Amino acid sequence: MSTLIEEEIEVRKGPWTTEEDTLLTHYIGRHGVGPWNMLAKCAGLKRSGKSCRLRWLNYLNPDIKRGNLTLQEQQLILQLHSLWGNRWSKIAEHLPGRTDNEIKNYWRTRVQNKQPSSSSLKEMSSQFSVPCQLPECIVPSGSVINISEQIEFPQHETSPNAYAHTCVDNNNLVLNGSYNIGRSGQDMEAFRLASMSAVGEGCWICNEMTDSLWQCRELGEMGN
DNA sequence: AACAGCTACAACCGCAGACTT
DNA sequence: CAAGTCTGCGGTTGTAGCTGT
Repeated sequence: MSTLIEEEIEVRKGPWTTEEDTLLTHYIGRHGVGPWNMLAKCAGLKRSGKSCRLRWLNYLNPDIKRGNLTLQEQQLILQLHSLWGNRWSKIAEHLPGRTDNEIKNYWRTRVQNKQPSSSSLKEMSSQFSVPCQLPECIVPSGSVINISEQIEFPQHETSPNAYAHTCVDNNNLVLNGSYNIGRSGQDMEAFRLASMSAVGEGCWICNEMTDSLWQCRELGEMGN
């Protein structure tokens, strides 16, 4: 018999053992996922419900895809991050078999460290007014990811002549010249009109931003 | 071979919102 | 309606393994 305090002390932390993994997997296999705190106790695990949930969702769940992210997945992450920022769980919804933790780790280790911070990107986008054209990148032809069909966002048709380039402003993304997608449709439209009035129709961005746009060209070449 | 630095990933923490009592 | 609990999310940290010197 143990007191509450003793039980709290007994809560294990740190890396999971294979025995713990087995216990959790077998329990969920028999009973399914339920209230995690109760599940942890019933499964005989000296872990918090939170820890069990994380272990299952990020590691033990058989639906999880193993191995490196594919090029398309990487591109999708970049695009979705442009749309939503650090809303990893939302991004993960559009990458079946990938977890928010995995995407978050990918972003922090392989994308964020190789580019200026998003805030500096924002600063750059507001500071530089001399435009140059953004090379077509991020979504190579033939690997179009039709985000606009998957995600509910305010949509604004652009003129038929809009370029099929992709560019980033300080919170938003223009995809394929067909839709303006962003957290704020009005903001996006304002940005688009402002940029178009300044430099003509299309998407434009400064050299420095081009260089820093997540090595998107390199990313594109990886798939070739 | 030994060490340092780097990278990738698993796991924890704190917080906020939803839900229950 | 308030308090307590649970759940999920995003940020952060710890560490094992890899690579370069």
